[in-house]
Parts: sequence; C-alpha cells; structure tokens
Amino acid sequence: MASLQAQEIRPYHHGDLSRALIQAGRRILEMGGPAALSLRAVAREAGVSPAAPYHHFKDKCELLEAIAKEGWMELTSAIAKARARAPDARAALTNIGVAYVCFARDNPALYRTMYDGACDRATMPDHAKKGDSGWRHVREALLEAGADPAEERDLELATIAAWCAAHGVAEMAGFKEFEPLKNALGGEEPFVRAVLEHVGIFAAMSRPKTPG
Amino acid sequence: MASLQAQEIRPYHHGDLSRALIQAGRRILEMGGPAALSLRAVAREAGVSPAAPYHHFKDKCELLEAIAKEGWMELTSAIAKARARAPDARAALTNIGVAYVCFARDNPALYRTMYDGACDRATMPDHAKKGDSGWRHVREALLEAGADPAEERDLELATIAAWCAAHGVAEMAGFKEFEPLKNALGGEEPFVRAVLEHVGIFAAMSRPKTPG
DNA sequence: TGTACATCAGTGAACGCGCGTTCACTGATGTAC
DNA sequence: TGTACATCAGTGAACGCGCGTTCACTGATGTAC
Repeated sequence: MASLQAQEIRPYHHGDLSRALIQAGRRILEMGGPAALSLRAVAREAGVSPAAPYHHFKDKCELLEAIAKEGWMELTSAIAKARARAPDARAALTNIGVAYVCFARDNPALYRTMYDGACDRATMPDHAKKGDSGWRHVREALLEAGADPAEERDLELATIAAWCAAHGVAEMAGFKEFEPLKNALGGEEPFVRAVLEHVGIFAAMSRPKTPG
Repeated sequence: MASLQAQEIRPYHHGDLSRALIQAGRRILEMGGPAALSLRAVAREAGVSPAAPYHHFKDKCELLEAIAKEGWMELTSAIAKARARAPDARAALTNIGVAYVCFARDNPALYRTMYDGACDRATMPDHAKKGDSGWRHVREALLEAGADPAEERDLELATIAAWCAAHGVAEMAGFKEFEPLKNALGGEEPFVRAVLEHVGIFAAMSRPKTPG
C-alpha cells in the first residue's frame, strides 16, 4: 500500500504524460491565455522537467496541434449534440450556431489556439472539415432546412457564410459593451441566439421558401 | 545642400520618430505578423536604439495602441467611402461588408492587432464605436435600408450581427481551401460578396419589406 | 524464477536568443537676456 | 547677434527574464534465455 501511494504521488515513469501534457496545456490556456502557453510552462504545470515533453512531441508545434485537435473534437461533438437535440430541421442550424458560440465562450483561449494552429496559418484546420466534422453537420443542417441539393455552389457558400458568422459572433460575444443588452435579453445564451437570428442565414432557413 | 543631405540621412534628432515608429510597426506587422511586433524590432526597423521609443510611448502597449488606432481610423474611412459609393441605401450595407473584409485581407496582422488591443482584452476598442465610427455607419446603413428606428433593440442586434458576420468572414476569407471556389466566382471580391450575401443580413435588407 | 541487457521515459544543467525596460550619458535645440 | 543654460531626444550598455531546444545522464521497465 505504501508503495502504491508512493507511485501515485510521483512515479518516475509518468504513465500517460502525453495526455497529462495536453491537459496541463489546456489549464494554462484557460488561466493565462494563448500567450502563456509555452512548452516550459506546460511541463511545469504537469510537474515534469522542461525536456520531458520531447519524448512525446517532436516540438512545441506538435504539442499545440495535439491540444488544438482535442478542441476540434470537442467542438464537433458539441455541434453534433446540439443538432441532434433540435426539435426540427429548421431549429437545428440555430442550435448549432449557439453551441458553437458557447463552446468558444467556455474555452476562449483553446478556441483561439484551434484557429491559430500554432504553426502554418491561413488554413482551416483539417479537423474542422474532415470526416464527422462540424462543417459537415452545418452542411447537412442546411440541406435538411431546405437548401437545394442541386445548387452545390450555393450550398457551399451558405456553409461558409454560416460558419463565418458563427465565428464572428464567437469572437465578439464576450465584449463588455454588450452586457447591458445581454442582461436585457435574459443572459448570454438568449443574447447569442438573438444575434445569430439577426445574422439572417440562421433565421432565413426557418422560413418557408419556394423550391427551385 | 550638403548639410541638408546629411540631415536627411540621419539627424541626431529624428524629427517625427513617433510617427516613424508607428509606420515601422506596421511594416513589421505585415512582414512578420503580430508575433514579430516587439518594441525592439520596431526600434530596429526605424533605425533607432531600443531605448528611443520610450521618449514617445510609455511602454510597448502604448505603441501597440497607437498602431491599432491608426488601423481603426483607416478602417473607418474605408467603410465611409464604401458607403458613400453605394448606388442606393440597400447596396450600402453589402458594400460596407465588402470594404471591411477587404481591409482585413489587405492588413491581416494590423487587423488582428486592432482587436487584440495589446493589453486589455474582451473590449471592443473605442475607435470602433465612438464618433465617426464604422459602427455608426453600419447602424445608419441599416436604418436607411429599412430597419425600423422605433425598434432600438432590434437595430442594435442587427448592427452587432452585421459586424460579427463581417468579422467572421474577414478572418476566414483567406483560408486556402476556399481558393477553388474563389476562382470559380472570379476572384477574391466576388467571393467575399457572395459569402456576405449568403450571410443574410447583408442581403435581407435589400429585399422590400412591409413596414411596421 | 533469476539474471543480463536493451530500451524507454524521465532528469537537470546548459546553450543561445530576443525580449521589455532602466540607466547614466550626450548631442542638439530653443529660450532668456 | 551672442552667450548661458535648461530641456529635449537620442545612445549604448546593462539588468533579469523566460523561452525552445539539446545533451549526457540515469532510473524504471520489459524481454530473452
């Protein structure tokens, strides 16, 4: 028992340092923002020497990417849940938008890291678009809400538009000058919902439209 | 003449170092991005010792704020021009959106710095909202395009929505995966315009609507 | 079941770097008389 | 018009700092026999 306890306090081999580093990184992100996220700080937070991470990540970038990837997976799952919870196809899109913005509100520094991607810029990270992705959920929600599947270009533009709008709201919803309006509307979520509905694309799909 | 020339090459007193530092900062921003924007780098770029900026700015933050302020003034003027150039009230809003996004595309790092604000976060910089501001132009354009002046809350939400959407498009329009679509649509500006129109609020106001 | 040894996953000291900021200084400028 | 002097706007060296990364090392683990 004594040896077990000793192991729990600090085994020489960590066991799952890779995962622990990612979690430590997220803690640092939310405490100190993206600027605080150094390799050394992550190692420190994980209670490990500055050189230890190099056994698990080739460099700082690779660690940041791993953190960002976790963020993308969680965002995707939040979007999927929000879509599934919607009463009908028309509400799904707005729900997705609200979930997206709430994720960014709850994980602001992680959200920034997901887009900054650590290293190469000007690219939508793969995790956003591939496979079971948020991007695909938005596209499908648009289709189910009445977008014309024959108009591929229109659909792509609408998906981009919805994603961009949600991104914009996500980055700005926290601004302090909106607080009076937030309070008047009954809190953060109603505010976000109201803004998204005014954006148009999230509401437009909720109206009946003539086909073709 | 010789003395004049000597003065032009390098006078001991710079004459307008404050302005020169801001310009140097912008050059660095566009060359190396926000991460490259250190006080020392700015001084170096301006051809001056690392201590010199302290005669003009109390610290790094104050310099960043000055740079950001210049950005806000230029963005405001771009918005004002775009609005003035619009053939009618309904086109004004979309024009503003396109101008906004183009400004961000042409000055990506400056644009980021404008929002990051160097120091205190989670606030819409004053320059965006006060006086002859972009914010006011959007609000007025919405009114002229048919928004109900009696519905103040709606108007505020619409202004926020439009600004957020433009911000989102501004940050994402440069992503590489959009290039095929950009080319198909005839270039960057038509692409931006198409996305903004799909956002809804930029197009919604262009439709006739029943008053009240 | 025990031992030899390769491999794995840590340590901690050190590297060179660029940073923001301060300091005592000095050259240039402008003002009072 | 000249001179004394305060003030302004630079210099360059130095401070302490945290960073990413490398290195030789060592303790722990797992495998072959």
